[in-house]
Amino acid sequence: MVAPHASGNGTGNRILDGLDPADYEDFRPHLTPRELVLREILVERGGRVREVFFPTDGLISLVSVMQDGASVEMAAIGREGVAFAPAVLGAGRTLGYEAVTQIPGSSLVMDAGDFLERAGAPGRFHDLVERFTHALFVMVGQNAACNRLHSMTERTCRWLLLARDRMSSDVFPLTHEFLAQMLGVRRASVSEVAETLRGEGVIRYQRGIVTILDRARIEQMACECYDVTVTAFNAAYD
Amino acid sequence: MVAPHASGNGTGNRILDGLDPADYEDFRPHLTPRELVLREILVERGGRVREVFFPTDGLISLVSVMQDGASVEMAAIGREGVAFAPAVLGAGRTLGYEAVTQIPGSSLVMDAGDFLERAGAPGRFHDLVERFTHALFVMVGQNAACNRLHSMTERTCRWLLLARDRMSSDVFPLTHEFLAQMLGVRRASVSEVAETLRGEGVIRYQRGIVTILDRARIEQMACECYDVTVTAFNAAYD
DNA sequence: GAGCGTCTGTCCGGTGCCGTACGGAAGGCC
DNA sequence: GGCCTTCCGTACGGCACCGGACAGACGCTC
Repeated sequence: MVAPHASGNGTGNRILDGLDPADYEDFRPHLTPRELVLREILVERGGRVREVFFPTDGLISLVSVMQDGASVEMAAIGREGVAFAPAVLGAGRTLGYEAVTQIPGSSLVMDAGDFLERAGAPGRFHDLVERFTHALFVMVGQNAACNRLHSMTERTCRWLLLARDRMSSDVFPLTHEFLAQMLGVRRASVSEVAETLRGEGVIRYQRGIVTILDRARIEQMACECYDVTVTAFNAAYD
Repeated sequence: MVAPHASGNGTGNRILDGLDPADYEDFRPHLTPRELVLREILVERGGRVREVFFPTDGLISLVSVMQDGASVEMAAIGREGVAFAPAVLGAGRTLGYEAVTQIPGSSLVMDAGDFLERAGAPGRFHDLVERFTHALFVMVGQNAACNRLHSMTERTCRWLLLARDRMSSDVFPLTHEFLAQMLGVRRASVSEVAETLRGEGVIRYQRGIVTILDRARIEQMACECYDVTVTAFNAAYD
């Protein structure tokens, strides 16, 4: 489970709240609140990245998309991090993946140039961004292995837990179709697993809305990849 | 295909050769040549990273390892990059993955502290490292999707091409067992696919040594993930 | 050149997920 | 209240890959 984050600067985003209040004053004028609208594509595949997002609620998915439209989630970013940091520091484009709002919420947005200026200079912010980036790297790598080695049920549980950890509620919007695109499987496969989970009483489903009923059981049913990912993010902010 | 790299400082590593000769003078005393010995574990899973590696030949694999010993390759790093950059800039540990020499060769090694000092400061080196890191990120993400969506034959071909691109020869050591661990499949599955490829005359096999015979055909048989990865690395150094 | 460890070829039953498809239910809209 | 879109439950044949196993082949060592 993601440890509760310090409420340092009261933004709700773990990176921004990790800054010294004095330093944060320099950031504030460059941060604009923006709603994360469900299933909005923030940057299309290969698109130029003009802004970075510090979620304070909700989830942003990075999704690898193939030419035939098939897709698989690489990683998801919530209030513990920042979306598009490696892209802005790198080629300035997403290259092979798109970013989409997975769970609606809100975020603070910063111009890519302003971000580059601050993340490129030595200091606390630079360190926080680099630490988060490595955790994200671990998450994507674990995901790669998980996709190869673990069953749909295990991966579904892992996904639900990671989503839940970043939300403020046990209830959030999620269609089978969307989850299928994240897991890289058929919609029908998700329906089958979801039905099993519902039968066991660990989740409830209602037309695009999922409710986590028994978090502990879901942890038992998830693969070890969940723990690895959580550990990575905790290590990033120790 | 990875474009031939500038021979700037004559090291054979694309990042180091991308530095201004004047800047490189500062690096030279901190770089120590080191052989990459076949299947040597450079850093174990979760281990502290004390050095970064700039390969000039050979390949370093980052491998996600599960508790039961099952493993899948996250990414491979050759002379186009540097191994452990995100880890050193981040938590200082690998967290969930190990690094192993996949193809023997040589590299230039730099102390993690010396690297941190130089990569943390604004400048050409910082930019090169960040650009490479993003390409690596794209590679891992593409791998995650590939593992879910594509057949063993496609993935085997992709792997062979990426290995070949970083080698100076069409012939290199590779056992079925090792490739199975990289692809996250059974050794027997690799043998079956390898047999098919041999039958088509595109590779030759001889007790742990593979020879690429028909590169063009292998490209046709590989999935699009190969192209995405190559594009990502080229974009990093444009 | 005999012996041994490593590497490879092959086989067989099993299964998890695929591709496809169809019907029904829930809820928004007018 | 009726319609229409979206979402979900289920079914069925098919196949890629699995787990496990065994034997043969190569090449190094002594």
